[in-house]
Amino acid sequence: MSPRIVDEVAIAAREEEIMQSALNIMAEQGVAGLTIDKIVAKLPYSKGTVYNHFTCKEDLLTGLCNRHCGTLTEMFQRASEFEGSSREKMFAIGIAYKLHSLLYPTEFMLVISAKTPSVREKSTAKRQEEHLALEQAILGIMLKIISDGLSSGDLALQPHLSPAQVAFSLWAMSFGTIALLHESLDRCTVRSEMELERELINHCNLLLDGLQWKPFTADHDWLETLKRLKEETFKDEVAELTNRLSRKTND
Amino acid sequence: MSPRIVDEVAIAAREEEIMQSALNIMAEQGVAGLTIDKIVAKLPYSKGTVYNHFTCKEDLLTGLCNRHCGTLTEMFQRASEFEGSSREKMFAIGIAYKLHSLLYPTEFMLVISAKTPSVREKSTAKRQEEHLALEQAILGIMLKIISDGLSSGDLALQPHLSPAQVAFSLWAMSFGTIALLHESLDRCTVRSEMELERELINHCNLLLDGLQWKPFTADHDWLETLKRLKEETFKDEVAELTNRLSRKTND
DNA sequence: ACCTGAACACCGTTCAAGT
DNA sequence: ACCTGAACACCGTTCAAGT
Repeated sequence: MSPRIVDEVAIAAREEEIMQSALNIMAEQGVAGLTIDKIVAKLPYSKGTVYNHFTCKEDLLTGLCNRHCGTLTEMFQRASEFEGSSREKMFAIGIAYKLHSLLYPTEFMLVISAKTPSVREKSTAKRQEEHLALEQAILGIMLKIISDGLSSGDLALQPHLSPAQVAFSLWAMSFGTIALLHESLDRCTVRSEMELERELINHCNLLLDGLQWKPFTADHDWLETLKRLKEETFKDEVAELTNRLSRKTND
Repeated sequence: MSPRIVDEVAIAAREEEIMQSALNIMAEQGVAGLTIDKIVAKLPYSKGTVYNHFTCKEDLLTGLCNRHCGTLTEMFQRASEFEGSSREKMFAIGIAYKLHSLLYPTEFMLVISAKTPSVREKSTAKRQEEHLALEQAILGIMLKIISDGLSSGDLALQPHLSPAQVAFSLWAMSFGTIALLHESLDRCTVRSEMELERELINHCNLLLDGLQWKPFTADHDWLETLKRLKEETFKDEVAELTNRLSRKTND
């Protein structure tokens, strides 16, 4: 390993430290409570060093948003590998999105603020392009499932709808549902978590029924699919969430 | 009219001036560009007076969000009075939401930021309650249309869905679609090639088909309904938008 | 070359002084 | 009573000095 590569690794590690510190502060004090001083307070670096990694605060927020998209892509990938019909795989995408937003609530909110023009315009072109590439990867996973549905015959596209439009409809619906119910999530109770799950499943199934993606809601045991997803594909994530909730209850 | 009432009117008028000034600044410089100094720069009032109306900047943002919900309620009310089937009325709600978000883009973004905990927590209890009441009014209009659909037989609720859940599904879907497409309109992404109106109509129809709300997408001329909405119910709003667009093109 | 943190500019909020 | 705007505290960002 050349010194150059060692440096790059060290720099990447420090960038990760900075981002993790920022997330810790936001988890406690919200996005508005984040300051550069607080970020470096618990780190052996100075304010100036943060500005060697990120051109400004907004650039840091976009960086965190991208980091978040990366872990989401990983979970979507696993969802798409679920053993089942193409509609079950798309259903799994919705569940993955929900679990991810519960596991990383601060970061989910960040995606919303990172999309506002005031944040986006100040971010580096490099990080903005990175963000678009990550969005493409996420859409790509969904497009693959749609393609599976078309070739298996479970899905027949209505003439006015393209695969990209189908993917986007599911994304917009999931995003809207999670975003609107998120405000009740900071209480982090079992009840509000169940509410989000129930509504997201409802919305997902309504949209998939509307697309006439088989099997229809009434013709399949979706609770069984949900059970398998929770016990197999997303076992670790569900365990982590259960853990956090019981810790909260004990407080 | 007692002096007391004159005062109240004058105070309300000044509050409106402050809010309008804030909106003008945000339209030019974004939410992040808003400062109290800029708000009063073009008004015959001082910073301190703003703080007699709003306890803090966040309280002002919530106030603007509520003002926005008021005009949305008015447009939803007109949508619900559209001469047509219950499904057409619900379709009209989606169109009203879209037109409203295009007419008041700054304020639409505000709804998103006003829902974030950092803004909400700093706002007055009074304004927060006002916001909840406005949301109830908006949901109430949608519930009335759902009730019409049930009594006319065009809609039969699936056993696991309540009217409130149906209303929420349509709201979440519209919100997600508009939010995701809102800021990417000027960008070259997979998402930006899709026009907001077309996608919202698609999503609306997919969801209504999923709910099995008659007449189905294939059994009705929705472009004809859209035309009537634009030429009758929302004539003024469409004219205003066309006007703005041609002004932009001439620049 | 890279890091540091004092210094600067800016903005939300307050409050003593004015009417 | 209500309004004013100077003053204060805080925070993003810079850059001269240090290593």
